[in-house]
Amino acid sequence: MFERTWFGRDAPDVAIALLNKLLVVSVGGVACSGRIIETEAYLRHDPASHTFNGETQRNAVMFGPPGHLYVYLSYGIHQCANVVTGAVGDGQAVLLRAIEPVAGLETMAARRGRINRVRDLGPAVDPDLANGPGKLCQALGITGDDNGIDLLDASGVSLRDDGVPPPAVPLAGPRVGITKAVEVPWRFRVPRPERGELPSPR
DNA sequence: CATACGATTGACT
DNA sequence: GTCAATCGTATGA
Repeated sequence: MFERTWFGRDAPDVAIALLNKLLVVSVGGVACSGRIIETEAYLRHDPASHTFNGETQRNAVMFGPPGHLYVYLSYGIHQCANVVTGAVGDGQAVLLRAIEPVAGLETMAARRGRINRVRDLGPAVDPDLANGPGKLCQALGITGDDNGIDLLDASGVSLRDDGVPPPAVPLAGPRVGITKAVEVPWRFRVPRPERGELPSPR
């Protein structure tokens, strides 16, 4: 469904192309999935990127072949998942920032410690289940052990295209939580008009 | 060896 | 709105 070359483009292109794709994680025969609705692009000579100062042990996966998963520990607490893009040696990736849960909602709620919330509201409408890079990894069960895995293998974490195209005009804006290159508009979202998000960049 | 700093989140005022 | 938690990584002595 996805080929290696699909990930070989520059991170901002892949970041947009990944919108509305399904992220599927199978662990122990249980599959959880969600639709990717928010991403961020990080390039090699990008002051906000982990690869800005060259290759290290931590960011080595980002310099490897595209289509692999780069997972890092954020603030000593949270895991964040990225898709490696570009050519070997480029040092680029797309941070997966938010998904809309699709399958395995009970499992995700349990991992997030939000079972009570789900019991009260129903599993489909907990807004805080996976609306952030750390929450997404916790909900799907992605950990540092998944760092470097190939998304094209049938190895736990994979992507699926169920026919929903990326938005014609994604919502673009500054990336979140960074202190350098704060004005670069490489954060992309699926617009949700019902929430007042109009499909136009700032 | 020492230390400063996060591509975040959740709890609290 | 503010702020602490928590630890791997990078950097410099």
